Amino acid sequence: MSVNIHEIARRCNVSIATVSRVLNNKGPVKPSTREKVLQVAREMNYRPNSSARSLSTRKTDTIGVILPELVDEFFMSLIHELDEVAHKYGKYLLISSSHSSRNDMETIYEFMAGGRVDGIIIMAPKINKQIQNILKNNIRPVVLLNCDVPHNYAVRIKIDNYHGARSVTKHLIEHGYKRIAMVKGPSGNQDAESRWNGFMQEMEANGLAVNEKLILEGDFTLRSGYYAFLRLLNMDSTEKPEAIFFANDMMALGAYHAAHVLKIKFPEDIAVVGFDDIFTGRIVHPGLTTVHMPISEMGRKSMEYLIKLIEGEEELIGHEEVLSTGLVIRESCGCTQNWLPGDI
Amino acid sequence: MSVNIHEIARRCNVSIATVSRVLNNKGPVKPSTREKVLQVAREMNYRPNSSARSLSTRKTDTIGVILPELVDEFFMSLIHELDEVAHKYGKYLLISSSHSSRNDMETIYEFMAGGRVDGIIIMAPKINKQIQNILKNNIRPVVLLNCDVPHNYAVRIKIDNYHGARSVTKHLIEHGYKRIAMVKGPSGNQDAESRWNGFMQEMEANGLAVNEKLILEGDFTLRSGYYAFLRLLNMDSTEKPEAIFFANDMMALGAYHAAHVLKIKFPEDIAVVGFDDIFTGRIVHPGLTTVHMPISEMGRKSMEYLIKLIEGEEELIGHEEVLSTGLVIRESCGCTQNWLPGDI
DNA sequence: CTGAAAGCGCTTACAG
DNA sequence: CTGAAAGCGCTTACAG
Repeated sequence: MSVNIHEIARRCNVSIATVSRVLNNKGPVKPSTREKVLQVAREMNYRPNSSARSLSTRKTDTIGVILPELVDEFFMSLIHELDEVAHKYGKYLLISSSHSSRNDMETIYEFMAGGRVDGIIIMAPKINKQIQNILKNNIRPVVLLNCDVPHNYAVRIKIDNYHGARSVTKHLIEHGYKRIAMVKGPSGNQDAESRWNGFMQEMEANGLAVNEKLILEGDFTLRSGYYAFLRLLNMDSTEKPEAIFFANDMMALGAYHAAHVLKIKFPEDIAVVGFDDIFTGRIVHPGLTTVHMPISEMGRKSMEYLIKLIEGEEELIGHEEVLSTGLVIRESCGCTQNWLPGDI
Repeated sequence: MSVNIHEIARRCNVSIATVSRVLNNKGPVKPSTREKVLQVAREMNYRPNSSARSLSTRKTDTIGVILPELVDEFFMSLIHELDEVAHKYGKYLLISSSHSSRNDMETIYEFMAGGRVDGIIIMAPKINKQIQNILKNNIRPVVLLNCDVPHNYAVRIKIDNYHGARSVTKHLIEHGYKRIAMVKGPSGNQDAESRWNGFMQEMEANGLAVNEKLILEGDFTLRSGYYAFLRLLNMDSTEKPEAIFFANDMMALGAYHAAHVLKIKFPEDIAVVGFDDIFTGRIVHPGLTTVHMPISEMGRKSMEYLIKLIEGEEELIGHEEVLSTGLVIRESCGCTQNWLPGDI
């Protein structure tokens, strides 16, 4: 249908080889014929067919992105950043999330073995043996996000949940709270485990005992935070926590919801902190003290590393990088308001 | 590098034509050779090369998605839904947002003329003549989202901002408010204009005069809502509005921010409503009354239409569909709490 | 500086 | 039911 290289060649009275050479700026071409070809191509709105080119060069200029889900600010920010960087390097993004029906493996295989992409960025809850085999046996490079698998075949980027959790726990301790509760994330979840470890070790490092009753498990949802909060509030006053560390902001927001119903005030009645630094935590009152996730940085670095790998920097393979988190102090922890009107 | 059809053919002692036939379930093949081929293909983990296949069939099984930006719940929900439906039909998603450096036209052209996709879903603030020409002159089908251009070459799906605005305005009027202010979105913006029209017409239909001073223009950001709110509050009591309709939730949330600083209570001191139904509006206290955008529906329908177009249902071309919005009543308008503890 | 030709990995009439 | 061959639109040694 659309114009191809033969048509250009015909109109310019040259061979397709010559046309290809000028279009790709490769090999010597007489300036005058170069001009001619360029002009005709422009006039005809010529665009090389990407399939044909890929078939021949084995390059697609496409990056595969596989994410566990496509909900939340988290993934939107990540995609946003991936898109920015990809665009900067002239790459396109083939995005997919894990689905119940078509599992990750299928998608990964289609992307990799089907030759749809030049490389792949994966964030998957579980990278099983089968997937690892696919990744290992494919020449196309891989960047793994927040994954906890052997990775001598891939670049791996992680977020430092552990130290983030320690720092926010430390912050609570510095406020003088001693009975600190934690609402954990779901067991088995990578992020949840690290945050939990960080909390425990910081408590221990400060000689604070952790009352087992003050450790609840949630599932990262608003709802589970809401109920965990209710349970904690119902303890008798000798045990009731002075502060609660929710393993993510969403659960902390569940507590906000309950607090409104019960007329409980943060931080006067009880202090709460979260983890993730989602937008809503900035807006609620009082502002939610939390830990910032370096999502943009994760997006940027993963894309940059992948592109370098694609360009052949093999010495990067096996590289691991841990991105640090940052404490975001607002008011729910007991600090006084640290923003001015207008500072929004 | 990876195994190809020749290798399969060689091992099965058949021609590549036969292999191709069984792989595509096309043409007659003796059951026993079919079995053999299938087995060998499985053993070798064979996967057809997508570029080669596309080059030959002119199909990519890929859908191009071009969005104005990749931030906000709005786009995340949209992408989420597109991904769901695409996956259901075995399609892949090539996603790009508008960029300053590479404009939409470039991307669209690369997707369409470069043969990277079978069809395209576009949501772009401005579809200029040049882009329209590209779309019109390409055989590949197009679905336009919330666009206001002639579209006899594309399916177009819009959201009914106008009636959404009327219904939320009506709701305020039914509460007995007479001096109702509106903080508009940026002029020139499609959604902003429709919402503004809806507001004006509903006011008029109820015989309510609109004081020009009560009409402010924002730019859909938190910040602009914050300042608009401050300005409205500073009016003298004879003019000061009893209720404010913010053209989107984000601006309404700016008002929440200011309200906390100034110790102003919604809806006791002043009622506020928004538009969009973003997550944060559910969490803040009091809950923000707003208008729900049928984003998932938009995503689902646009993908389904596009796939039908790709499959050749030409009679759909030119079809336009307007999706209705829905009033979401919470408490910021003056209604009493309509959710129970635990109902989150 | 340029062109003829092979090849990338597939699909698909066509002939048998 | 099967295979040889052409073709999809490019790139790239190779020869001139």
